[in-house]
Amino acid sequence: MSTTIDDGLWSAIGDPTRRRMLDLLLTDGGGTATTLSEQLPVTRQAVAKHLGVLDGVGLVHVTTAGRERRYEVDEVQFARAVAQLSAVITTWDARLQRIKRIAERIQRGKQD
Amino acid sequence: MSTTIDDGLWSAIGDPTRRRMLDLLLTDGGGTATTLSEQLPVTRQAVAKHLGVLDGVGLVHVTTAGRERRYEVDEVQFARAVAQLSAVITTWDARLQRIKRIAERIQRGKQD
DNA sequence: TTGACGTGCAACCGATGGTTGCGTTCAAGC
DNA sequence: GCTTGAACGCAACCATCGGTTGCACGTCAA
Repeated sequence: MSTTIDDGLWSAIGDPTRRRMLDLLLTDGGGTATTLSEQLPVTRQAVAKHLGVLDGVGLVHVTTAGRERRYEVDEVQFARAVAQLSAVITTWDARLQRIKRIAERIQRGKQD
Repeated sequence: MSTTIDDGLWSAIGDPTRRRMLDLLLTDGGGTATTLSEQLPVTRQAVAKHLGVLDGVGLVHVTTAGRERRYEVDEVQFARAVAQLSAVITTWDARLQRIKRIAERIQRGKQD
C-alpha cells in the first residue's frame, strides 16, 4: 500500500524537461528529438536521452520513417501513470483529512 | 497554463526516498533524521540531506528539543503541493480524453 | 555525387543522492 | 564534578544523471 506507484514512472514524470516533453508530444500529437528540442531550452541530444528514458518506461513509442524517428505518447501507459499518480494523491489527501480531524478533536478536548 | 506547478515541489516529491519520508512523517506524526533512517534503506546523513531539501521548499518544519531535531510535515504547504499535483493530473486527463474523442471521430470517419 | 538534414555515439562537466569518517553537543550516569 | 553515549553537523568522496560539445553515420534531394 502507500506509494505503490512504480518508481520508474515517478522519476520519468518527476523531471521538468520530460514533463514538458510529454506536454508537447500530447499537444502536437508526436514529434522527433529535433522538433522537440526546437521548442525546449535544451539540446537535441538531451531530448534524445529523455526520449530514451520515456521509451524505457513505455510512456512513448517510436516509429522510424526514413531518417526521422517519430515519437508518440503511448496513451494506454500514460493513462496508467496518470491513474497511479491520482491514487497517490488520493492517499495523501486522505491522510491530511485524518490529521485535520485529529487536530480538531484535540482542540475540542482542550476547550473542555 | 500547462504544467505551472512549482518545479521545486515536483522534484521534492519526485524523489522516491523523499516520498517515503513524507509517508513516514505523515503516519508517525513527525520524526528525526535518526528515527527516519531506521525505517529507510539509507543512512542518517542521506535522510538529513533530504530533510534539508524538504525544509527548503517548506514541506516540513523543524523544532529543536534538547539534542533532537524533530521534523513534521507542514500541512498547509503539503496540501498546496497535493493540490498542484492534482491540477496537473486533471490537465493530462483532459488531454487524454480529447485525444480519445479525436481518435473515435477518425474511426467513425473511416467507417463512412 | 554532393550536400544538407536527422540521428547516434562518446567524452566531458556540474549537480545530486548516497556513503564513510570524524568532530561536536547535550542529556544522563557514576 | 567527569565521563559516556546518543543525536547531530561537517567534509570528503563516489556513482549517477541532466546537460553540453564534437564527430561520424545514414538518408533524402538537387
